[in-house]
Amino acid sequence: MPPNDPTPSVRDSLLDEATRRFAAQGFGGTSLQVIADGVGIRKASLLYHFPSKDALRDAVLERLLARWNALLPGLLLAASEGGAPRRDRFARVMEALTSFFLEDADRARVLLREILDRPDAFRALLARHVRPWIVIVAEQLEAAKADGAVHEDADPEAYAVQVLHLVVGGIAVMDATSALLDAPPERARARFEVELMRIVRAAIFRPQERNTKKIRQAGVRR
Amino acid sequence: MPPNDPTPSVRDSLLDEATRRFAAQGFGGTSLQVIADGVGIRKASLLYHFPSKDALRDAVLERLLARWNALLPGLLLAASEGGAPRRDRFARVMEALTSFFLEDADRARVLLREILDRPDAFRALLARHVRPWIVIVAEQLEAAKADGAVHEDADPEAYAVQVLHLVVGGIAVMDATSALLDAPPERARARFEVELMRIVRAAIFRPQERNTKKIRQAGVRR
DNA sequence: CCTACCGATCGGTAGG
DNA sequence: CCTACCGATCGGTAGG
Repeated sequence: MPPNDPTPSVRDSLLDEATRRFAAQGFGGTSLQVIADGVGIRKASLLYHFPSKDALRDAVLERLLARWNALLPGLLLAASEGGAPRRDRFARVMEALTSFFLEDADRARVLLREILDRPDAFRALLARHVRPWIVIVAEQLEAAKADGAVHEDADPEAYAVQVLHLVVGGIAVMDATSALLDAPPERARARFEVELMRIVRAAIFRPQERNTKKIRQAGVRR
Repeated sequence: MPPNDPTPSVRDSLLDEATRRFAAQGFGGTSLQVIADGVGIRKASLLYHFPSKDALRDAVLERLLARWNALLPGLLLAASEGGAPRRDRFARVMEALTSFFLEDADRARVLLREILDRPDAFRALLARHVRPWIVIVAEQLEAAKADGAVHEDADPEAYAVQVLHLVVGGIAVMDATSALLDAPPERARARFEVELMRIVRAAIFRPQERNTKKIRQAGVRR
């Protein structure tokens, strides 16, 4: 799959359009007709590429998860890089996570809707694609309790799940919730991101001592 | 409206059933037929009580927000109770918030779906029913920075919005995400709740001093 | 709250 | 990838 194919296949266009529509109006609220119209083909032609509406949904999810999985090796490396301080490693994983969904908020919306629409079906998918990450992160945080970097009363596994939801769900509904802030949309969004990272960090790491090095003035600016 | 009417009106039954269906399959994924079937009347009869599907949705949301608003006076009182320590007041507000949605997770699901389905329409609603609360909480937290109870680099307004999402969204998808924890469902749910409260607290309040006047360890902030 | 009915649209098929 | 078409279901109306 060349990432920058100048002439995307009809199949890819259909997946793009379906993703947008499913994200915006949901699976039940989207008809095959509007997806076909959006790509400029007949509905019957859509059903040539995907034998049913369910098959189309599966393909949308499959592609989304494939892109997510493509990110994992790099993430795993960043997370377990022995040299870097724990906080930096953690920040790098968090940044990769957030940027994946900020890059295209429809990814977050499709996943969130899937959880709501088919919680049972999604459980299996979560167990396969997400659980391993929860375990790795939780182990690292649990180990970090020993040298006092992490709050002792934290439940690292539950914490990791909450953070995941905070990022994915937060980005999915960001357009609406950022209106709750007394600031223009652009600024609201920025404050949202900064505060998200602050919460995530403050909730797990204990305050750092200042004497050794005077680095770390908070905030992962990019 | 008597709260414990032994024979609920058809109208109420329709609202109950619609809420359940909208929460589970979404507005677009729910037909008037299944709602009518669920209550044991004809679809045409449903349309006698609610002139259109849109009107039914509006009524579902209206009732939900009315119940939410009924909670507010007590909440406001708990939040501004001058005598109690700030942390206790905060905890009381948080508990009222979470218990409202834990009492019936469909409330959280309907709201979350509404944000996804109609972000623009929901913005106005958020501004009216939720913004005032954000402002009050944010003001209290901002003031609390002065006596060192709250992290100075926190953005109280953005924090309050994130917490709101953490609670509402978290409860909406709890069934699916609790499967990510290595524990039986009941236990997973409990850990979820406990860790949620810990995160919310640790993210905003600075660690409490153990003996009254020992303020050294954090050093001079900023 | 019912029976009876409407046009429009739904997901999907036949056949090329 | 198209034209042509299907039965089923959609939200909604008429009239009682």
